[in-house]
Formats: sequence, structure tokens, C-alpha cells
Amino acid sequence: MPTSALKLQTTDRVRGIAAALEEEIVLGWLLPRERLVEEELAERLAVKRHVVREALAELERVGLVERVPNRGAFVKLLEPLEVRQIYSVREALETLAAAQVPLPVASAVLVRLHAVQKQHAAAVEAGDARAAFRANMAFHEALFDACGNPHLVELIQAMAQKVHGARSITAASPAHLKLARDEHAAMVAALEAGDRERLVGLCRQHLLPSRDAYIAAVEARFARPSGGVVAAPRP
Amino acid sequence: MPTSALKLQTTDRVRGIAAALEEEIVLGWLLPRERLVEEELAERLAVKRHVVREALAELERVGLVERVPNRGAFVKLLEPLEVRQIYSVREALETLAAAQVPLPVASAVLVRLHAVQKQHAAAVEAGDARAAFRANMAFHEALFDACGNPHLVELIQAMAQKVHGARSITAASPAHLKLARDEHAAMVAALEAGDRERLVGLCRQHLLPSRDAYIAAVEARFARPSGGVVAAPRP
DNA sequence: TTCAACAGAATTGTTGACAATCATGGCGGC
DNA sequence: GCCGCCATGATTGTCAACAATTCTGTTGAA
Repeated sequence: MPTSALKLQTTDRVRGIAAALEEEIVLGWLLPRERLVEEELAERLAVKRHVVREALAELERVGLVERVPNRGAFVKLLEPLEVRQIYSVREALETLAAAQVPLPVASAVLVRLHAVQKQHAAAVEAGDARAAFRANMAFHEALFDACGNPHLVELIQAMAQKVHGARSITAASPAHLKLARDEHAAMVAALEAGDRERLVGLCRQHLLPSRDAYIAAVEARFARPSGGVVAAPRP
Repeated sequence: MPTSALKLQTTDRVRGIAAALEEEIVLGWLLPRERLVEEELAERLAVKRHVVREALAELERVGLVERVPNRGAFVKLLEPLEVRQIYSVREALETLAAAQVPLPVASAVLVRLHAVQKQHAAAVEAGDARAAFRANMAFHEALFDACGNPHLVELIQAMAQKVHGARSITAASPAHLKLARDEHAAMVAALEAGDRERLVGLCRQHLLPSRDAYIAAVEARFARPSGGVVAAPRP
């Protein structure tokens, strides 16, 4: 605050805090159903409480946290059904975007994709989950940006954000990260070859592993004790 | 506060204020580029400033207003290109939803649609733009709800909300309202008949009038003085 | 006249304190 | 021993005053 080096605008600060919390959720540092106490977060992140408050409101709107009046905010736990519904929409949106990319694709897009993919591969190799997550986001943004409709891209990102709470299972798994890396490479190749059909198929396929891993994990670990046993498939 | 009858929760109050502002924008009572002063709104809507502040933040996230740090909030003016892009996405989403509605449709859906449509028709007949707007929203929600994927419905609503600032042209026009009413009737009929193809076509068609009316209006009235006439709506 | 600097007003951003609300745990009655 | 009730503590919600910023109109000199 006092240092003149970084005097961020208030809105940017809120965004920054929201992004930081989002990362902590994605990386599994904050788990589903975990309570998010305003004052504690304010102290830990070195901002005032009302900034945390606004950030939580933003994350609530995005769908990453739940807030109940007078009781606070929690990391949202997605039900398997919800995850399936969201991934269904994601599939529709992402294949739509892939189908709209003008081919042959602009060379600038390919350059950027290669660069980002290199970063992603390096992060995966180094086992740096946070860097891999960021590079992964950047990759998909660069890829879908090529469709030419920023509002469609925004929707795709919003839906991806919704399941970020479900990503903590795959975001830290080397196997999943390596698979994603290889699939990214295949996508770029398809794009480069102008093979739209393959690109669309790859986008569709790319969504499945994280979805299924999450559903399996949530059914094994986060099931409510309503049935008695820890792992209750359905109430 | 004193009366126990209406003790709204804070979150609900923010939502309520945001919704009220949204309606004022849709109905053309607040025009694009118009300034939204926090204190003035707080007094007019009988809430404290920080509530207005949060509501404005929410409307900014939705895309209905723009906020620049230390300078305040304005009703967002959508560029024609943006409107085209948004409507393009809306078309994809709404036809997707229509294509997913299980046929024959549940009778409860039809009952609800008929009821809402009756309200809408009454509002149109009475020339009550606000009631028509609300009934219109309810109609589309009820219609797309039938697709069975609440997350898709949410996206459809979010995209509709984005162009609410563009709706002030058609929301007050009796001709447009009557056309919408008739198209709604046709949609219900198609749904009732189980004619999916016609339903999808009607959904697609239903989007065009408001889009084109807005683009025409914005090009005629709100053009920046860079090349065109200056139309300052308020002194 | 035009430009720049400057004071004053209007508006937004920030802060800490206070009030309201909900969970927790102890206490007495049954 | 079990249940309901009230005191207590933790946390969120509300508020008004203060600080910082931007805008506006005016003044003075080139």
C-alpha cells in the first residue's frame, strides 16, 4: 500500500484477490465445503475486508463459491449431475467455437499457440501445477480466440471457471497434465493442418478426462454422510 | 428496517436494486452513456450508498454498465458489432436449447407457458411496457427451462441480459411487442404440436427484430461525433 | 484570444467502528 | 440421561465520516 511501486486501482485489486482465491481453489489449497472467513482472508492476503467481500461476491456470481446471508461463504461443491450438465454445455460451446475458426488459421494464432504450449509443457515437466494451470488457461484462450467472437470466448471461459472447483483433482495429477499437454499438441497440429473435423473431435475429447475424474473423486471423497457410508453414489 | 413486514436480506437488497436499475435501462428511462451517480441513486431508491455501489458492481459484471475507476458508472452503449456477436451466440444457445427439449413436452411446461403468455398478451394490450418486459422474461425462462439443463438456461439469460441496454428501442414499441406476442404464441403451438424443427426456426427468427432495430437505432442516434451527428439526449 | 495553472466543487474510494445475526456450549428442568 | 433455553463468542452486515481523485470554471499572462 505505502510503496509507490504498486498502487493498484480498487477494481483491479478486487479482481486480483478473486483470481488468487480462484487459484487456491483450483490447486486444491482450498477444498470444497471449506469455509471462507472474510477477516481471515483479508489478513492473509493483506487487503481490507471489503475488498475480500467484493471478491467473494464476484466468485459467487461466477459459481465458484456459495454464500448464505449472515453465515458466510464456502467453496462450492459441485454435484455430479451439475458437472455433467456444465460439461455438456462446454462441449457445445467449444465445438461451436472450433467449428467457427476460419481456416486456414492466421499465422499469428499459431505462433502464440506454440509459445503458450511450450510454456505449458515446461510447467508440466517441472511439475509446477500453478504454472501449468495458468498456461492451460492461456492456451485455451488463445485457441478459442481464433473463432473471432469474443463473447463466445467469454462464455467458454465462464463455463470453464465454473468447474474450476472440480479441477483440483486433475490440476495436480501429473498423468492428467501430461495427457492434456499431448492433446494440446494434437489440437495445434489439427489446426495447422486445417483439419476442422479432427480439431472439433479433439476439443470434445479433451473435456472428458477431467469431468470423469472429478465425478469419480467426488463420489468417493465428498459424498454427504446421508447414506451412512462415505461413498454413497446417489441419495 | 422498522417494519417487520419487509426485512430483506442484504444480498437480496443488492439484487433488487440491480434489478431495478436494469429495468430502468431496459425501459429507456436510463439511456446509454448516461452517468449513474451513486449518491443520487441511493437517495432515489431509498438505500444506502454502499448498496448502490455493490449493485453497480454487479451490473458491471453482467455487462450492462461500465465503470471507470474514480470516475463512476455509465450505462453501457453496445457497438453494432458487439450486438451482432452477442446475437450470434444467443442464436446458437437458444437453438441448442430448443433442440434439446424432450418431446412431447411435459404438460406442466405448457400450462406455465400458457399462463405467462396470457400475462404478456395482457400487458401488451394494456401498453404496460414494464409488465410486458417482465412477462417476456418469464416466458423465455419457462420455455428454455424445458431443455432440462439449468446451466444452459443460465447462459441464455446472461446473454439476453447483456443486450438489455439495447432493448429500450423495442421494449417500448407497441409494434415490436405485438410481434413478440404473436411469435410466442407460435412457439407454444409448435411445442404443443411436437414440431421441433419449427420451434427451432421460430426461436431463431424471434431474435432478429430486436437486434436489427437496435443496430438501426444506434447508428442513427448514438453515433459518436467522429463522423456523425451529435445527439445529446439530456442537457 | 488562447493557453495554462489553480482553486473549488462534485464524486468516488477507504476506513474503522458499531449493530445484527448465527453457531456453540453450558445450565437447569424434566 | 436427555431436551430445551439462554449466555457467549465468532462472523457478517451496516453505517457515516474521512481521504483521494477528477471535473469545472475562473483568473492571469503571453
